[in-house]
Amino acid sequence: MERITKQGTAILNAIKAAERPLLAQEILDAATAEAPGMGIATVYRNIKSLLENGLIGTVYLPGENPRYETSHHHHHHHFHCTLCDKVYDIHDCPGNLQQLAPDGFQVDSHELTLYGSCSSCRLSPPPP
Amino acid sequence: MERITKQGTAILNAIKAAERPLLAQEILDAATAEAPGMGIATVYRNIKSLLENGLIGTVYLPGENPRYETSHHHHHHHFHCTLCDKVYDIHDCPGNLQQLAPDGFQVDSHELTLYGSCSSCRLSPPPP
DNA sequence: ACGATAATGATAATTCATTATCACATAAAC
DNA sequence: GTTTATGTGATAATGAATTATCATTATCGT
Repeated sequence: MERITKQGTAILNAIKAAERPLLAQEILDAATAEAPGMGIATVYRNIKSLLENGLIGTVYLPGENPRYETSHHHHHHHFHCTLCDKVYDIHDCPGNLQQLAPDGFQVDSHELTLYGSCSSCRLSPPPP
Repeated sequence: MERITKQGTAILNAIKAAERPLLAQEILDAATAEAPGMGIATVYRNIKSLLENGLIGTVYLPGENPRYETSHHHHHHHFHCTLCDKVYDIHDCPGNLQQLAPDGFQVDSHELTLYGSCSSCRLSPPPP
């Protein structure tokens, strides 16, 4: 990925504009608005390249396919809206959780996912 | 799954004895000790039946295949040892996390995974 | 013990996300 | 503008987990 293409630009723009982690398919949907006709293979090719360059990072949530977001270098968590399935960043953190583990276990890191309804779904729930 | 078979018994015994969530392959490995020669298809068939009967539940961790454990009806979390890849139950919980979400978001539940080294790996680290 | 039929084992098939292929389009170096 | 090689789109192929198939085995009501 050394050349600048409208598809590659649209993909990075879509990820940056979202400000939340997106599935490969969500990236395709968003980037297609800027570069019509593009295919999912192009999304995967560009994701791979952006990951290698460190411009984006992978977000894994329980039981979900990977999502991608612009690289944050600070620790953060995620909120998964159970109504619209969008995932949002949460910048707060419960802090050290060593206390939760049994004696003899050492906690090095943690992942937290909150589930519930996001503010836009609370105002106008999507159709089921 | 209406009949009692030694494979089915071995599978349920293995899941109960583990006291931690197991991958399908881990269930096969453990149950094979009691019922030699059994195949992975039998494990999947029995898992499906045990899930339908509510005897076991599914545990999803970020980026991992599903694990299965005996049904706990209390809220709990998991500790994933990064050295041996075993997953343990954690019975403590940080409590209500509504405070972490932005205004307008409603938190209904949460999933927490702790990562680190378990007590047996701390005593004798496995080979890399 | 017998018979009906459910469960198993071996393996093929399926599913679904991701990656490879290849002809064609298009950046960008000249 | 030409040239050259990279990127794209369409689609086939792959990989890995799970499920289906089917001949055989084994459970359990009789």
